[in-house]
Amino acid sequence: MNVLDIPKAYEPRDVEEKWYRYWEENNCFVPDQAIGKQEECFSMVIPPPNVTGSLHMGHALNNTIQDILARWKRMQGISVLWVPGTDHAGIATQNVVERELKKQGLTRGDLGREKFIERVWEWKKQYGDIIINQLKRLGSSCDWSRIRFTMDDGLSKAVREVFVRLYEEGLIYRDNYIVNWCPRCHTALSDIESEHKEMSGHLYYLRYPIEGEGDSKYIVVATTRPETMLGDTAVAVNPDDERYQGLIGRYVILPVLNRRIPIVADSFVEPDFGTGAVKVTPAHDPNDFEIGKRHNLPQINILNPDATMNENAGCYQGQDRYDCRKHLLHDLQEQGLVEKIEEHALSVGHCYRCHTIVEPYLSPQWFVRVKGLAEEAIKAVEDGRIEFVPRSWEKTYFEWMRNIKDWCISRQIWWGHRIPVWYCQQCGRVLVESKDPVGNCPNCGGELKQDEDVLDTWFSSALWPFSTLGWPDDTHDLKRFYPTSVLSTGFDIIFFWVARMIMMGLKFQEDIPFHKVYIHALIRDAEGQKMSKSKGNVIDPLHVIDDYGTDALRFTLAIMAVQGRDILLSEERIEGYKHFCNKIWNASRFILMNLEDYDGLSVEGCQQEVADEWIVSRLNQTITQVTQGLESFEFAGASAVIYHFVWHEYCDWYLELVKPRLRQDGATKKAAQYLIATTFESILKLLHPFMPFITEELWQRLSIEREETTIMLSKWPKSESVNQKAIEDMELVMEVVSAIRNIRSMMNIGLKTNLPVIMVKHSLEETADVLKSCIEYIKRLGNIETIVFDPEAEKPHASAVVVAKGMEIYIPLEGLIDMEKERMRLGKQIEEVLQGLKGVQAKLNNPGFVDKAPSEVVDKVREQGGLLEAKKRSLEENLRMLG
RNA sequence: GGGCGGGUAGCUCAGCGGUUAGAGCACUUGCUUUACACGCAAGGGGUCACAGGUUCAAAUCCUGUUUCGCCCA
Repeated sequence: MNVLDIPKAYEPRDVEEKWYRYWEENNCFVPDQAIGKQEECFSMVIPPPNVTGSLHMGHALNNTIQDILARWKRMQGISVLWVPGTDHAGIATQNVVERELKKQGLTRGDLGREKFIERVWEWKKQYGDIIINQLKRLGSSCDWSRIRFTMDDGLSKAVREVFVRLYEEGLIYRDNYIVNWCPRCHTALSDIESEHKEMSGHLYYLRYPIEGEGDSKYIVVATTRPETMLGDTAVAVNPDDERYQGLIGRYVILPVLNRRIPIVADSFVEPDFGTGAVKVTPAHDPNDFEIGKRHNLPQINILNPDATMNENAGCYQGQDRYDCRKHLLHDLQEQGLVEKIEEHALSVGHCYRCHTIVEPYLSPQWFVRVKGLAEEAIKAVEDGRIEFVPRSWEKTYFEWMRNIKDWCISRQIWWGHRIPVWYCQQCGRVLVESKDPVGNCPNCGGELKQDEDVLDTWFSSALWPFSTLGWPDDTHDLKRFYPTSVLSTGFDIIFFWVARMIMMGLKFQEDIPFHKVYIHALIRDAEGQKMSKSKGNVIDPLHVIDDYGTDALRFTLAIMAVQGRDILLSEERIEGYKHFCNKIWNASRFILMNLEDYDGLSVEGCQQEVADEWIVSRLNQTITQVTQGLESFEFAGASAVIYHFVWHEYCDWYLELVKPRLRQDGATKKAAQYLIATTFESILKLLHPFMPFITEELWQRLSIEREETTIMLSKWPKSESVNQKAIEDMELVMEVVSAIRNIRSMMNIGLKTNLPVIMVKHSLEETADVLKSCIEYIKRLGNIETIVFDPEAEKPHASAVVVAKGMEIYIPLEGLIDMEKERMRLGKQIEEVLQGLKGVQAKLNNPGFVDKAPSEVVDKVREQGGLLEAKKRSLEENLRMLG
């Protein structure tokens, strides 16, 4: 392909598709593909997205981060395994399929369990890959040959194995307990699946007549959920509350139902809340449940699974919980049993899947006894075997783990891993088996029936780091890649997922599941709002990819991925980094144009100029900084460093400086070609983890000697020597050139206008030598014909002056100069120098500074002071000469 | 009520003990300079929320205040 056929702007679409296909077809994502591979391993498991999901910005960020790590490690010659997969997402998926059915006027009940599950599988087959393809568009270098699904056979086997073993060790048990019940999903939820939201409600003061006192005497209880009174089995007061001393042990008559219930004393009751007397509803409140147990109170369930009132609710049977509340209050008011109603703020649990208000509900459920598991998991983080990045999340983790309660793992839905427990219908024997029992009860020959419930989705997710590697089979992958190296995820699932993986990993592998947990930031919109479909403020990563390209999106996410702060994403920012892609594209276009007659061979020991030494040194520094940044998960720092180097040093200065040599012939040209080719290749490699597509495309076009066939598997650049002198020299040159350009700009002398001569009056031969060695650079970038060096030079009249490092550079501008502007310019510079000098003098006049600060710091300040002083004198002298 | 994080240029954010505090976008001026107008060059813009303190030295560390956000109860 002719270089001139290269489009003037980067067009991501075709490039992305082409190279992703190439990588997949050539198995580049599979471990051990690199030339000269090492034994060292780096492994990650993807946080499995829900099969119901489509890619959102959180996924885009998290997978960009993981892919940066994977690609970077792979280029270091390490064996990288990144295991992908999806999560069956029990409740969420069931809800989606139920919604589909509803469109056809059907419910899951109409289909029956078996047919319904078939429908979900069909749905999964049809839509479950959407997000996988979206991950591919993002460039994710997962090993797709190892893709897993939480409900596939292997993982289901792992789930059963874990359940059975935990049960046999007494760590899983079944109990009748108050759980969070979602009346819409018809299932129990674990504590963390109930999200508390502050709501404004009411506190109702109800009068319960005291038995044997007629209608005149009553005890007043306060409640936020008056309808639960139908399930009351006691009234409780604090044993030390003097107001109620005479009533403890007596009875009240529960209004409406006329049930006789006792007044009990329990120290849990806070005398300050409401009236100091509370109603006790053991079947519908976790605290009341405990009180009920202590006082042997009956538990009366008044709700159906859909939160309508059941047969225990008397005349309210069949009403919805809130209708019942309304009617009941009306009836109580008519009987004069409502003392007062106050405004009251309360925190109410909502289902994390459908946002319906959950109801505390007494039901038989399966639980994991987690205290002991949690203790081990705490230790693993305390002793540093697992490290959170940023560290501050460890505190959150400890806080939760130390107050952990047993984990309710049974769900009354159909989509999920069925609980591997069978009950004999005849003798009641309970069988807990990793394989479905064949035939009838081994005890009495009675019919066996499997538990109806399925497991919490997070139960299978907790096993993800080892179940995906083949456990419970003793696989090669498990030996080689467990524990995994890094887990990257959002802080919102530290409890749901991270903590549980740690517990299960330690329990079943006797080892941590990962060494490091990288907690990434939350993405919000430009106004700081959480992105949500209902707010309509989502930025769809796929639209962004269509509009700006994957690499621009990835680079934006990387450069904004700072620890400890949310990401406020705006499209303008992404557009800015699309321009960066374009800049790289065009730099490459220039380089390729100039490499057309290059044989691709190395030119060892070629003649190097200051600019070459400088750019190579700066490249080496950049390599070090990027590598260190990635090692410490500082994606923002690493990407910012490359951005600045590529654009503002390599393109702005180096490519401009190298141009004249590329127009020459012979060895000079060849040396220049070799340098731009090799430096640019290193740049592409440094950029590759962040921008995989454009870098592959350009790397492939670059004709250079190498054995690898893809940049993905090429070697990560190594930092070599840094020539500090070259860096300092070039800094001086750049300063002088910028100053000359500044004068041109001020005097409206365009760069096209050639300046015949400038004169350098220098006091130091060394400084002059630097400029002499770079004389062509200054002539070219300043468009100057001749530069004269003369220690005795006198300033020609009508000239502007540049003062730098003990030199005065005179620019004769006869007929071009505006004296007034020159005066202003010098005045402004003097002001700047004075400002700097003020700071320096303040330090040097401070005896404490000179005595106590490290001597190199003091020396540096002294040196700087000297330079500023000299500069000030020169500038003032020149200003005076202008008259 | 308890805990955590933030407040730096018009906007979005870096920097987190030692040169005159940086970037992107936006703004001003001048440029069709054979890589790039998705560009080049030059420039304007900041009492680093406030008040104390530690230190030779504070945007950076500590304390308090204020304000915004998140998590837990």
